[in-house]
Amino acid sequence: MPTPRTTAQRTALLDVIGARRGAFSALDLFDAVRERAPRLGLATVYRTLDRLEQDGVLRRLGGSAGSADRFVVCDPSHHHHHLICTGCGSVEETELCAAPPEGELKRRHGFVATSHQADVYGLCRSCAA
Amino acid sequence: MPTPRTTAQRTALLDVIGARRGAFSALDLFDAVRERAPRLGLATVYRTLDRLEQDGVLRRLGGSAGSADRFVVCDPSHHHHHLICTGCGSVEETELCAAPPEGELKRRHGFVATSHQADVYGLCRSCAA
DNA sequence: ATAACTGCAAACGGTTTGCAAGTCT
DNA sequence: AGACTTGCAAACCGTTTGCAGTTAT
Repeated sequence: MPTPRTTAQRTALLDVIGARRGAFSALDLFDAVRERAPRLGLATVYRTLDRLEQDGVLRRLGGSAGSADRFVVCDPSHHHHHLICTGCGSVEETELCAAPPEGELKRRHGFVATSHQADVYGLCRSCAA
Repeated sequence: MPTPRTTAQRTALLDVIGARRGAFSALDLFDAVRERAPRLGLATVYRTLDRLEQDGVLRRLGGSAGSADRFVVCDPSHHHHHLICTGCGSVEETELCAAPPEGELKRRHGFVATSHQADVYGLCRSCAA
């Protein structure tokens, strides 16, 4: 895994991603970055997103097949979950953990948990009004 | 929403689904049912799965785009979560639930939770050995 | 009779890939 | 120079849809 190179496309992508607050799809990103880099190809967006996901910078929120994957900027250094607003699609993080405790899972089910995905759906502050 | 009709295809599908223990994809189901109903179309499988999901009989475990959705037989009458084995693909249910208390979410994030989805990945009892 | 269901094939949307050309180091 | 990156277009995969024919009620 080589060190990423500093290309115009990569810079533009990182720039736009850094300015995002909520979740976005590859196409969202494509459209946004294209305004400043019209020749950007969609494939490059996907390749960059994959890489950022591997690096732990982004987290992929997989939806059902047929709908596009979405990504959120994600600090992997602390454990957190996502609050996904069904009204406006925004995503925020919370430190409150929504997963069954590992010890209890082991005891009652013999199940050794390695990771969990606990996303909470509902309405964010603005949409709740 | 009309009452479903009793057709040969539907019967065969329900039959195979009922005998399943773990999670399965539409294609898994298609292959299995085809052995007894060779003329079955894949579209019918999808249409039936959609319907069963709406009826709460199945739950769809969405993967990332590009990979197929999988389904599990699901009793919607009681709250539960899934323990998904990354070794053998089996899925079991647990009643253990540690969802963040709604009051806390409301207070700290202004977020009104309506539902949550907490799937835990890891190794089941047999695979852990 | 008629509303629902089916198979087929074609369309679809999102994502990935092969490749020749271009670019960072 | 040489490895990496890019754009483009075509391929890919799972899923959905239009439609004409069939079937349960």
